[in-house]
Amino acid sequence: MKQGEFAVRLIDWQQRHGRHDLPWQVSDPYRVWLSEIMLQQTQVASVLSYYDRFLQAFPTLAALAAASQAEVLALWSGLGYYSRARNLHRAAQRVMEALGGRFPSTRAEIELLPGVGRSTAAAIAAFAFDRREAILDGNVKRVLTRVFGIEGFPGDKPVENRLWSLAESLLPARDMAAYTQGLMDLGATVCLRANPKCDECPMAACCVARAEGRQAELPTRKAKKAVPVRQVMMLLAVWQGKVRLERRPDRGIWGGLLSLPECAGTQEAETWLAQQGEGDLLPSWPELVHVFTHFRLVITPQPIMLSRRSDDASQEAGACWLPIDEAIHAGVPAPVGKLLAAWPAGGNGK
DNA sequence: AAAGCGGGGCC
DNA sequence: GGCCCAGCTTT
Repeated sequence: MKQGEFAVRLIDWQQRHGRHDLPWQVSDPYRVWLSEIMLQQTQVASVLSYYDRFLQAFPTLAALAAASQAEVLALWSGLGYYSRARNLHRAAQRVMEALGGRFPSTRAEIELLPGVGRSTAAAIAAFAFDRREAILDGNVKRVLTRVFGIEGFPGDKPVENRLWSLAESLLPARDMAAYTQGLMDLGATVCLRANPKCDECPMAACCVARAEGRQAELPTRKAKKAVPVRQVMMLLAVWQGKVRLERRPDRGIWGGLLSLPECAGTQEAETWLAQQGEGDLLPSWPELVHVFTHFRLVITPQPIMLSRRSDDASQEAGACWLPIDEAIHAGVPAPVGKLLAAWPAGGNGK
């Protein structure tokens, strides 16, 4: 696609098919700013009624600055992400006090306000001050990665930097409001995350993702981070054919189930044995890996043969000693059942 | 239930 | 300056 063609098509499309009745499509920076903050992580449909009510209560930046935080939060109630409201209020007071009530007009200055990052500042600068500044929110990232076939997770620094450069290189010489609104409209109404309406898209003819049928693969999703690994030693302590089980706490994994005693390693196992009585640690068994949705548990099974059990060892709350074949069926977690079944005499060779 | 989201906060 | 989080929604 030729340089400049993207903007020409987008502006033309915005004027024909974009949204034109949104109440914040004005040049008052206070109203633009308020809308951009409300629209962070919140969809247009939800924002509309809040926006009107908020402006009725605080028609100007001065009115907002003069309000109490409680009044501001009351009007934000239901929109969520309340730090946005607190930052908005603080920013209004700062503009009144430090800038004499004049809203800053460059992206760099706007960006200094609390709650305003680079993309939000650029949107305000473009809409309210007609500045040539590029926005790059989630919608725009989706549009750009698809149209230009940009690979890699857009949250990764190198990819994000490339997207910022691209976004800046696409800016038109004028019509910044229509252009910026066009990017937002396209992402929100046509270039949808799932089932994009490519037949309505002004970029369909030049869209890399469309040409390659890869709309579903772009933007590249965040790489699933490696599942965290937890290590635990499980004690298979056997005395007179009975194995030691303990009731797990109600909360957390395997809540309320009977399971084997756990410890961090051999040292602790020695200590545990000394408390329980006398006996020997046998060579530990091979590790057993159990996979949960949110982590991987690596179990080191540590068999212990008790030759003597101290008197108080059976009295502990939640602890019991069960014949191994009973223990297997006592409602233990799956990997524990597996371990018990592997005990040489376990299940009596069945 | 899993991913996505802009900015803030922490290192 | 880079990485992760808090808080909430959408898929």
